[in-house]
Amino acid sequence: MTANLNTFTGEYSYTVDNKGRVNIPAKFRKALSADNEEMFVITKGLDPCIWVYPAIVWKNIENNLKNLSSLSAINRTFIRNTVRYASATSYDKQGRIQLTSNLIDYSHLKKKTLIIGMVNKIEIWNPDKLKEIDKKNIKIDNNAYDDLAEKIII
Amino acid sequence: MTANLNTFTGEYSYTVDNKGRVNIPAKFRKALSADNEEMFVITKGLDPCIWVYPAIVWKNIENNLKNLSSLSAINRTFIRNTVRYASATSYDKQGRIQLTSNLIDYSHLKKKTLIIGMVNKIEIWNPDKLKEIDKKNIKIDNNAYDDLAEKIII
DNA sequence: ATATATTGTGGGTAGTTGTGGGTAAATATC
DNA sequence: GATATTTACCCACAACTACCCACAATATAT
Repeated sequence: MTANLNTFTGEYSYTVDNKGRVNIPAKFRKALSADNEEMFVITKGLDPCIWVYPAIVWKNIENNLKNLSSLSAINRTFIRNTVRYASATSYDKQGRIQLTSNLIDYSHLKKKTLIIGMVNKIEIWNPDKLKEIDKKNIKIDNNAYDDLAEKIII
Repeated sequence: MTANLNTFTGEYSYTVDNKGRVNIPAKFRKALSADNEEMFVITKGLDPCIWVYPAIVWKNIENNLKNLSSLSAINRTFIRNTVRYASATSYDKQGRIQLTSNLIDYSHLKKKTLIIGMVNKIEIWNPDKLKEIDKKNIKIDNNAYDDLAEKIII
């Protein structure tokens, strides 16, 4: 059960099998709207993890990118790093998607994975890697964080 | 009976059964507006307890999160930490919701629970844990209360 | 005071889900 | 062109979950 279509929350533990397949949590599959046609786009995350977008959400991003000027360095970097590694896959009868070895390497995936709903996308992590990042993030600017919290959570 | 829709007050004792289910007090169920479709979103509280939001309150939070760009590392961390432990559940025919083992561990829930109305959300506590926290909080600065008094009239 | 409905708690069962592996088609290699 | 290697699709099965019913206790109505 999910609150919104194409919206993902929660954390799930799964395994990558030796063929490089991971399960998409059943809850996430159910959250997909019909026009996704069971398709996802996987790509490099900005953190060391894999980002998984529902097909229509990704289309939307592509359209936005088309309208962005390439004069901006950030735009160019985002396009280069993110779009470059994007590939579309639909999940098999068991609900798994096939990852590419590129992305598995990039996110240091071994056997165990943590799959995290990130509202409009999904992240696939090596649990140990995420712990590392979490530790670092404890030291992030608390003021910025509190500002966000005040705006978003009432 | 409650004064407002989607507003919760009062304290109730229930048990978590061995399948990890807890009853939502009948009064709270009745306080839910129809557009929630009998759904709640459970997530980690800032105290060691479980927070339970009516679905439409949570939807609002989700929509705010959707507007945060993932190009910012702080945004990513904030989104991750906010939704990571959140999952939507509707209550069953008996009025119970299914908790996740993550949240049960986090809030140290055993068998007995205290369910507390917190105006726009609900808290689920291990009664012993709450006592501990209450003891600590007795010592909070009275000045803090005075600050609040300027914002809220009781 | 008695009957009726609601509520809280427990458990059973059928269907779903996660994980592994197998087989055949497609692609690449020699 | 024959053989090896990868990829896509299929099946199997254990574990789990959602859904259902039962029933005692409490509350509400008559």
